[in-house]
Amino acid sequence: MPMQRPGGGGVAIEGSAGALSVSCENKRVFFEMRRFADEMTRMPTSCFVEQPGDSLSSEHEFCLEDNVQVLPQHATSVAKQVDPASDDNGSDKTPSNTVKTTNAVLSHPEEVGSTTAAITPSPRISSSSIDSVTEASDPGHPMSEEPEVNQETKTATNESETESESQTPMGLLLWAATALKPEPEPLNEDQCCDQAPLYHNNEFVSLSSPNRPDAEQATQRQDYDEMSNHKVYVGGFERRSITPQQQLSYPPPLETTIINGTQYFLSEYDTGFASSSELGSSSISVPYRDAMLCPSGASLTSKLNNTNRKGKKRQRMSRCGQCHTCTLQDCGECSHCRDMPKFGGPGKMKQCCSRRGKCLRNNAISHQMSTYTDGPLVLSLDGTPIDEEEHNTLLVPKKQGGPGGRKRSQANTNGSPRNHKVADCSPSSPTDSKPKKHTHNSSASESDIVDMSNSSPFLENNQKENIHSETNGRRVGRSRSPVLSPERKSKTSDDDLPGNGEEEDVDDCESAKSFISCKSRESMERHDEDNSQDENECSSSSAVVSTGRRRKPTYKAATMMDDTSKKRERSKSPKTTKPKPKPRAKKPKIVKCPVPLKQSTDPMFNMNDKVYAADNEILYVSKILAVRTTQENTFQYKIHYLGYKKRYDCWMDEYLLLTAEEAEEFRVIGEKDLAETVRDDEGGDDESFEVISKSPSKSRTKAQRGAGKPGRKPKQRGRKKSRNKKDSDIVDLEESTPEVVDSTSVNGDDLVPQFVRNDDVYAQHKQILYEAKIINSRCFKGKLEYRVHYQGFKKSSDCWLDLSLVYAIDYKSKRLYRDLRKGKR
DNA sequence: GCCACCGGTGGC
DNA sequence: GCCACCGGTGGC
Repeated sequence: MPMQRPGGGGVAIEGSAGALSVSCENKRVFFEMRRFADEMTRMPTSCFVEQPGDSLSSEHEFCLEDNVQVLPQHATSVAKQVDPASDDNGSDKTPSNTVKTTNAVLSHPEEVGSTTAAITPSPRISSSSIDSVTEASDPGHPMSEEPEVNQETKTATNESETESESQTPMGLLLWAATALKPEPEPLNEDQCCDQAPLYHNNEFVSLSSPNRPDAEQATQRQDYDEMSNHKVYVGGFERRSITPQQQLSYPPPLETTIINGTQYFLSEYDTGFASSSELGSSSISVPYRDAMLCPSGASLTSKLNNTNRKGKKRQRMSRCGQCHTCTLQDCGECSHCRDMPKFGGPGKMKQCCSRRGKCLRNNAISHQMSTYTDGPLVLSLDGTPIDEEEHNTLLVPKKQGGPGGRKRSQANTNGSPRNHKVADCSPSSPTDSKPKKHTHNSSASESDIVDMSNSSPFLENNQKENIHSETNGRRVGRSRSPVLSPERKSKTSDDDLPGNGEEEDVDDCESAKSFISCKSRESMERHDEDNSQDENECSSSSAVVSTGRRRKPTYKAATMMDDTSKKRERSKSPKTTKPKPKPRAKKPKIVKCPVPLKQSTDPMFNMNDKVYAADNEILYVSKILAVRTTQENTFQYKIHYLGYKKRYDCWMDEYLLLTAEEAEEFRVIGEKDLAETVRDDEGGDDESFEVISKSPSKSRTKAQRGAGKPGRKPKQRGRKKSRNKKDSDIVDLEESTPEVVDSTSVNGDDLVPQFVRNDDVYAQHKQILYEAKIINSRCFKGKLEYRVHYQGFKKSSDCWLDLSLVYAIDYKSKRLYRDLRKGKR
């Protein structure tokens, strides 16, 4: 197992990493720094001491000695620039960039006479113990922009503390404790740079500072006190200017390192003073290699440090038991449930129900920890109001009386009002019949993903235009056939239609077209409106827009509102058109609590739910990956377009997501509506929606698949006289309009013209598609047929083909064309 | 990248 | 000790 070099770039978060090393009497202490996405916050994730004479590549390469103690008053010198990346055996890939000199102070335990140790940031660099403190930083790191400490004047000065502090870009605070030793006495003021120690063992101080307005509140976040009897608390901080709001959102000290049974907690401070510290004598001189003995299959560093490969501590989070997902019952049908012993499974997988997914609160915390933005925390409680106190103690489940860890599954006989939808859409659909397979891959609906793979949700322009063509701002759309497949017809029962039975979501929308338009318009307007209100606000869902793959909505004003729209108006959330949401807003908001204090609604969808994501009037089958809330108490969902690559994943507002029922309703009504429109010859301003289903063959008739080119609508409708009525209702194109084959008059709904003369199509012949051209059409025995000319073949090969054998050339048929010729199908 | 599986944790 | 299941790994 290769050893991970302290200070290496392996812990890089968001593409950057840093390292800081402190040399102390021939021993160098490495602090592995993790940089958060905001490029401002950095947190040490590991601390190692290099033994004198040890080779960096030896097994004793990095160990942490208990003798190393660092106290400010013993600090000596500072800041010899050392670039870890260029060290011997430097496996570190951290770019060796600007190396900032840093003031720090260290001392030996003998000098301190206790088990405490601290490396503190202090401008009072004295000279004896510390040799150098080095930081390797990225060029773009904010630290690089801070006032330089004159390298020539690294000698510590006890002068103006404030001045020096302001020049101290980086400091460290090391805290150690073991239960084998009594609680250490806090360092006195002399030991702590003339400042009384404020923090003690087991105290979470990452956000606190006596000179911070929010110090008291922040210090409430104390916990993780029960990690073990062997405790070492290591913290580090950067000196920089941050706002109280930023401080509030700083991460708790979740980073830990365990070496030889001693657990190190790492946190970040923004303090300019030292703190009490302790270093247990029983700690630490264990080479990494010993970690190989760890029984788990986790990585070496993971097992040794209880961290993952990125240096992040494995902080197991238990279910809150209160959020929406936690209150759901096991479906008993998903693969995870079937594996559970209580459902008769072998218990190998040991996973929670797929339908329930992860705890929303834990997700929120994880999300916050990973990104650490100034934006809202991701908290979603199942209708449980989150008061400020609870929020502040959110990360402190035990001590602060928080909800605590995992609760046993709570019965939820009532279930969510949307449970039925969840059940319908969940991967654990009863249709899933494949054992030992994840249901979201095996359910019947999910199996349609394959079809989805034929297209991208973000088509190329020409392809996009094949679907939707816009003329003068009016969306013409592909002509649709009123023909519904039997199953679709069955779903087109009156009960499903607006005004006939269930009208809850389409009361004010007379059609699916208008319905979805309402949704879309509303959402788009929200986007626009929100953009104008605050472009710097939370921008996650804006990924939809910000990806640049979506066209700007052209809607000007909403004209209709339905119940759903009203209901979802609460989902109003800020948007931004920025391509990528910046993890940290430039303008910190003056809000005390960035978390919505009350969550008025439940999330509409659960993890892994199948939803239909509206994108530019096209619905895509998607899966919910994560849920979060916005500052406006609305939910946003990270969705994955099924069948598409992950890079298309994005956050979307709730109102942009439709349930299967809604999508089906839209589709059915939309088709019907459009068909009627076509028959009425008033379809000029149609806004047809296309539901990109995973099973187009089921949801769309072949006539629809073979729909004519978009943007070319029949110019003339109505009954056409057939020149040769005797001869089987042939509709001669010459007799019809010059461009349009019109056979609707012949057989009604089933004969909506799809192609016009000279249309390029694919014509199927013996399981092979050929490029062909429409030359005529007819209604033969009640079926619409086209006479096609195979491109490159003699006229003698021209033939009449059923509509089902004629395909409009689009991305789907192209794929089919290619696949058939390759024998893939 | 998905998924089956596993070690281990934390609550009860 | 049991149970639920988190966090992670490795195979495919």
